[in-house]
Amino acid sequence: MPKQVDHDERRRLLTEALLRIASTRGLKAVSMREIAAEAGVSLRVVQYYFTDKQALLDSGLAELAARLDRRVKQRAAVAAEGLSTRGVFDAVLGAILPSDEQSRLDSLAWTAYYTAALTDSALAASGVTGPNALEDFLTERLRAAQHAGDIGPDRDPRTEVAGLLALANGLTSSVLGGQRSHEAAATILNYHLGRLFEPGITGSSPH
Amino acid sequence: MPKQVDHDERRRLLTEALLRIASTRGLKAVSMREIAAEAGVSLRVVQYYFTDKQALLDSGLAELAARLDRRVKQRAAVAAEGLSTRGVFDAVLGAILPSDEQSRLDSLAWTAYYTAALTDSALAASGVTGPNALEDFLTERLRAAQHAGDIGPDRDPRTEVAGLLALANGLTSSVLGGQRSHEAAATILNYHLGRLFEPGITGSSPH
DNA sequence: GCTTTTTGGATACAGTCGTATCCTAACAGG
DNA sequence: CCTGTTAGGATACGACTGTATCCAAAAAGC
Repeated sequence: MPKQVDHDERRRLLTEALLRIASTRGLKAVSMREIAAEAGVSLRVVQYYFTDKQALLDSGLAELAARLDRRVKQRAAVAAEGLSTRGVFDAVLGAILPSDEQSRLDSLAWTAYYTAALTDSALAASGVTGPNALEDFLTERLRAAQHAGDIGPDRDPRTEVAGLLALANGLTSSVLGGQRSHEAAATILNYHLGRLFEPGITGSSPH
Repeated sequence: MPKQVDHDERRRLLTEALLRIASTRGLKAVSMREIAAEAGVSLRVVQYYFTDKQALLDSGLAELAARLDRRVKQRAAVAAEGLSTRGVFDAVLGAILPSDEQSRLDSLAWTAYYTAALTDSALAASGVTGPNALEDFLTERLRAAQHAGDIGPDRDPRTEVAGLLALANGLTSSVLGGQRSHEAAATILNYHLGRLFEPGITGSSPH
């Protein structure tokens, strides 16, 4: 075989170029030629390593999903296994909000993909809008916490988790839109987590 | 003057055709020719009543904002002025969630616009991502309710409202994505509203 | 009835898009 | 050294984009 080229490496390079464009100029700005220019290669190279534009978009989505998953797991693993349920929720939900520039860019790209999938069946088939595995995981964790008495018995774990995830997504959207800073969003999120995990404070507290 | 044509009526027709395309096939499917076809007129007519494509998009956004505003106000006015604060929150936040087919289509179009504005400066200038007047209104209402003792003194009205609006937006997103039905979303929303307005239930309730 | 202005049909233009094709360097195996 | 495969440069095709232009019906004012 001549030339020895690492195909996976090449594809990774092109995929990252795609995500850079998608997150800064939107999915509508993503074209084969733009990707080539961003990656510093010729159009033919992009065609050579990806059969389709759709294959390219799929690759971008897969990379994005991998990044977000990595971020959540990394955050959740910062403190060891002995993490409290509150700690897990802090970490996981906190990882959803865009904090640094990179996670902001990734969230932008993710939003672009999600929105595109709402009206594009080809993207929708890629599972962007699929069920959230995180929701099940957090619900189980919260149920356990409820048995342990860490949260009130009148709470509904599934509803609480669904609400918290929707809240995190809504906050993310507002951060991306510039209506709120990351810090403001984190404050709101922590406020609600605090209410969930410290039900004693609620209502008529003796003073 | 010849022919007597109502320009505003014509523009409304074209704007609605635009929104129909945007909500079903996405903003990327919106082209001058597609709008013409959807409205049943020729390309020239579209050009005649709108100088630009940008003007067309601006008009679509304005119409969309007007519709959502109308929906919120209509819902809020269903019960008369004697509405409780809880009733106002139910109505206003409930109006955000896509309930029937039309509001679902409008939410889709709105999401498309919002996402486009995140990476398109021309759209961003149209104020899609501007500050939310609803937030201030609801915050004031909630503050008053707090003074009246309808919600706990330990609640922070601004944070609560910000959280509720973010929650409604996040829930809307999940409904559009098909992860949740409208009813499920409404249930989650009401659950949280119930917690806010009935703090007595929280924690150790006597039984 | 003629003119003038509005309304819109038909067509063209310069770009950009995804994709396909042709062809040539570059290098491994014989 | 020669051959055959791989990696990529150059170019082209047809479709579609927003915009511009040209011109013809239609009707109001004179």
